[in-house]
This record gives sequence, structure tokens and C-alpha cells, in this order.
Amino acid sequence: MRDPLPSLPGYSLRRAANAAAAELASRLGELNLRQVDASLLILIGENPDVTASALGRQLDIQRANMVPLLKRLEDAGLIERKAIDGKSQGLTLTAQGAEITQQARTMIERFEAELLARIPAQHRDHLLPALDALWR
Amino acid sequence: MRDPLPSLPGYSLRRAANAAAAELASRLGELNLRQVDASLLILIGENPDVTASALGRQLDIQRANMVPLLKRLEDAGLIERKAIDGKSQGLTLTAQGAEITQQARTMIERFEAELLARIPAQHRDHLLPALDALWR
DNA sequence: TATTGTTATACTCTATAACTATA
DNA sequence: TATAGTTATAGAGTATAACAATA
Repeated sequence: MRDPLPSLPGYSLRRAANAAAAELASRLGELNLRQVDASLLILIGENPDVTASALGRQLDIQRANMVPLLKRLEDAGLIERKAIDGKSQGLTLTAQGAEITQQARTMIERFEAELLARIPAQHRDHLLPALDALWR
Repeated sequence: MRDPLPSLPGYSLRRAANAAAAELASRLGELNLRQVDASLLILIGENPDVTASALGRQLDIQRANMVPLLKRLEDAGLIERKAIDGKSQGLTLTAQGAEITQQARTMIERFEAELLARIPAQHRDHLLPALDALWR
């Protein structure tokens, strides 16, 4: 079939992102985590007592949508909430959450290394700077 | 906030793809098209009498999900179906569909050019080959 | 007045299973 | 037996509006 779409960077960007996301989702599934769960756990681990609102701003997730995401992590025993003041809650990893987060980080690092390994060497180091220019 | 995620190519891939998709969606909205509509119209224009199943295979969209997509394009008067044999239907653009498709292609080409222009020159030509290695 | 956390809700996208009819 | 088109449905993901309580 004639298909001019793959020559478009924006189209290839979406297809590559979808392919990578599907593969990572499959691997993180072994830890009963989705990508967004892993992102939240990593950020909470790096920023103890961070608030739900701050996490949402960092990940471009709206406040209202953070509620079920955090509830899921809390129900799984991976994070804890404690009141900072009357209206804010600080989030931290539980011991179990820290352990799962470390496993997820190891898994993600391996995945990222494998992703890069698929890219021909002469293009490899250009991917991240090029992507950064598109969203940061 | 400490955030190690942007250093991960897979994460940046998703963020860049989302940012690009949101912007293109906004522009195509002026033509009352979504990205998937534009992709379908372009492929149908390039491949007259293509079947719904073949389109789905090319775009990794399942047969069942093609039904509402094509119905929408047909209801908008952009595509037509005519029986190839007892079970297959050939899809073609209507005159109006061809016109809208041309407008979409012009819009997309401008968008793609602007995307590439944002990437520093020394990285620009590496993006598409790097992405291709991740999904093709 | 702005922000935090929350509830409720709706819409889109996608995945799965099943069915009919035809090649 | 495999394929094309379709229907129905369920699950994610996301967007919007509104509310109470607090900074």
C-alpha cells in the first residue's frame, strides 16, 4: 500500500512512542504497575512529602485525575499520606513502595538501554536532544 | 522538584509525542478532523478502493474500531463505499473529501516543517532515522 | 482570593468477543 | 478455513464542572 505517513516526523514520533509504551507497559505489568504508576512512585521517591497537586503539575495530570491514581497506589500499600497542614498532604513511599520502585527503576533502565541499542549508532545520541526540543 | 524522568528517552518520546499530537489536533480541528481522520483520508486518497481491513492493518487499528471511524467520514460526505465483491468494500474520496484531504496535507506539511525547525540543526536529520529504528 | 483535595460525570480511544456472510 | 464487515461491550485515559475546606 502506498503510505506517505511514515515519512512524517510527527507520525513516526507517535508510532515510535506507542510501540515503546506498549512494550514498557508489558514489562511493568510484571510488577502490577502501569507507566503512570512508575512515574508517580519515582517522583515521590525523589521528593518525599510532595503533594498530589505538585505531582500533577510536574506530569501534566490534572488534580481531579490524580485522586484515583494515588488511591490505587495507597491501596496497594506503596505510598502513605500524612497531613502537612490543614489542606495539603505529603506523600511518601512505604518500605514496600520503595522496594517496588527500585525494581521498576531497574526495569526501566534496562528497557531504555535496549531502546537506545536499537538505534543505529550514528543517530543514537541525537534522539534525546531532538526530543527535548519538541516538548521542554 | 527533582525529576529524573526527562533523562529517559522513552519518557521524553512520550512527552514529545503527546505535545506534538496536541498541537496537530488543535490545527486539524479547524477542518473538523482528528489525526486519525486525516491519516485515513490520506491513505484512502493514495490507495483508491482500499478496504477497511487493509487500512486497519496499515495503521494498527482493529477492524471493529474502523467501523465508527469510517462511518464518521462517510456521514461527513468525505468518503464513499462501493462493493468490490460480496464481502469487501472499496473506499474512495468524494470530491469534497479530496478537497479536505488536500487542505489537511498542506496543514500537516506546515506543521511537520515547524516541528523540525524547533530541533537544533545538528540533531534535526537524525530524528526520523532514530524513530524509524524504534517501530518499523 | 487562590489553592488543595475531592466527587461526579462524560467523552474518547481501545480491546475483546461474538456473529453473519463471503472468498 | 480464512477473511470482511459489523455489533455490543468493557476498560482505560482524560477533560470539565463543581464543591468544601484551608492558605
